[in-house]
Amino acid sequence: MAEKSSAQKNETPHHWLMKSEPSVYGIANLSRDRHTMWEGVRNYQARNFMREMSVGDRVLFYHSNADVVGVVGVAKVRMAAKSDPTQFDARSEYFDAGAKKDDPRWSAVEVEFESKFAVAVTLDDLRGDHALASMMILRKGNRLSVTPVTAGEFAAVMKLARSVAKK
DNA sequence: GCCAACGTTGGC
DNA sequence: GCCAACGTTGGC
Repeated sequence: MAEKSSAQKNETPHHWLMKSEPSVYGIANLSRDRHTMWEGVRNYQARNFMREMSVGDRVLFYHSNADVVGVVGVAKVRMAAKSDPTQFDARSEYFDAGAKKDDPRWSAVEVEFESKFAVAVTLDDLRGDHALASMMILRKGNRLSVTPVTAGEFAAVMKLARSVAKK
């Protein structure tokens, strides 16, 4: 019998944060497409986090290199990590000549749109919340595009989203 | 556009 | 295995 995934083992779902540049693929794109393959991650730590994702895990969608930098909505993991096809596509900017078909180097998950915040939770908002003091994205020098978020951090960001919407 | 803080590469 | 050089990320 195949090994059960963590979701099937009834573990508490995990939470994540994924960065994207809105000029490349933003929350508006995901809202329109409804779901997308998260291709092109070429960092081993970020890849390993994606491999830990289970279907149903919720994801904070973060805009980097943007006019408004911060969390702009929520996505959900629709399909667990599988081989990222772009690593074998010579025409793709993500092509990796060193990747082997029988042992893919890079993975991708599929995410689906859940919601777009009425008002973005900005980086300043995040920094101003003590509940987020140890959030990975706020650590100096952190550049990972995929990071785990604790359940408490996730809830704190959702609370911030409600409070900034009321201002 | 600047630049600090990374991660990766490759010579040794 | 070390580490300088290089490329990239991402806030500002």
